Amino acid sequence: MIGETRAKLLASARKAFAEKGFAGASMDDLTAAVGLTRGALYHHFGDKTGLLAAVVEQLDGEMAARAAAAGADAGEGWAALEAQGASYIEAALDPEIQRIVLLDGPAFLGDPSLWPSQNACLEDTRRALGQLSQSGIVKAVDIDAAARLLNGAALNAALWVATSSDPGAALPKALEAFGMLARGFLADKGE
Amino acid sequence: MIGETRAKLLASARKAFAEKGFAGASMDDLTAAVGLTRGALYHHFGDKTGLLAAVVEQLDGEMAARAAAAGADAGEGWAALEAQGASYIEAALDPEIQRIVLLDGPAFLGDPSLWPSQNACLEDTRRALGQLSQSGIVKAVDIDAAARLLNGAALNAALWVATSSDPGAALPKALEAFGMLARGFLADKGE
DNA sequence: TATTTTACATACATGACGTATGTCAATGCA
DNA sequence: TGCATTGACATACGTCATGTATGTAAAATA
Repeated sequence: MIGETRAKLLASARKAFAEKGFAGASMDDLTAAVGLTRGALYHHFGDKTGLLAAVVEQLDGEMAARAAAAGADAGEGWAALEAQGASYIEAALDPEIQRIVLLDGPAFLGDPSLWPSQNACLEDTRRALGQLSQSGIVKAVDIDAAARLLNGAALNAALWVATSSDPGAALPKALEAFGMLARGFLADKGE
Repeated sequence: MIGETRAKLLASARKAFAEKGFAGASMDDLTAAVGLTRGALYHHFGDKTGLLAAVVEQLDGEMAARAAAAGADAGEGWAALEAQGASYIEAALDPEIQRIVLLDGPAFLGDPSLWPSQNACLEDTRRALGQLSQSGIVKAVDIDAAARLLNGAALNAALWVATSSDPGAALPKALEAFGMLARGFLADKGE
């Protein structure tokens, strides 16, 4: 199958980056783990950051798909936006996502809004907010800014939960606080 | 004066980390820039991440001091919290802060809440929120979670402003959006 | 069939980090 | 005063990781 080598490298890199971090992962090791050498890696991804970008894009896509599904389950309007945020928080509890997308990604690829993958999660939040704004459900506010802040809050919620001593207890608290914050954008109080 | 070498290394590292990032900065280069060698660096800071931790602590302290001053200027209560957040956003526009504290810090030192410096900014937000909660100005919510989300939103606001094509125009939008979000914690709508 | 491109492997050059060791001055102590 | 110890660095070395240059076999193409 075409792309098999690429897929193997991607999977191995994903694992290595998650376990040792981007800086700590050796290209020799992660290629050898799937029976290849760095030659294959440079051929397919150009350099080490190119590999990171590909891994990030994959993870980002998975997160966005999950969030979209959660949003659809929640129906229309405001509930969908909150469900999407909650899904984002829960996804970010995955150590792979955390280390690769939330920590190493911004440090080595720069600000997420500038990623080639465009950060699908951010884009979805922006879209959802834009629709709610047009229907007057959320106040007049710069949509780009609002989406960015919401996502930032969600990301930090996840990091907080993950590093807390009792993540199981922390998660509902984080979700509650996130909901309150988000409702700051509501045009009228929807309690 | 005692600590002069340490101060020189700290200043040089701060500059090098800001310009080339933590991973890209060479210890040989940044020590040579102030007429020293890596020997001095290892003697004072243990290893490269120890140096980063020291630089982060310095920057974090400066941010916290600025935010505290801004909060004091704004008086008491809710206004002080918003002023503190705004000050945090503006400070984070500094490329040094952005690269070292917001991007490389979390990637190489781990989650900010676990830093030895304790992240003074986060601690101040927590304290301010705690007082507002006791006086009934903010709703009942987990204070740790709320502080974390607020700070995360502020951080992302700053990153968004910094990477926007027109930061001058973006800053007021970010501040407005941040204010709305924060007011989600208000017990009654304070418009 | 000849040629070009793809898909890797291999070898090499460069540079970075950490550690082990050496030096010299300051300080404590007898 | 003389000696031992510690602090504050510099120097040399080993290891390892990245990137590049080169080689090669298979596949596609003409």
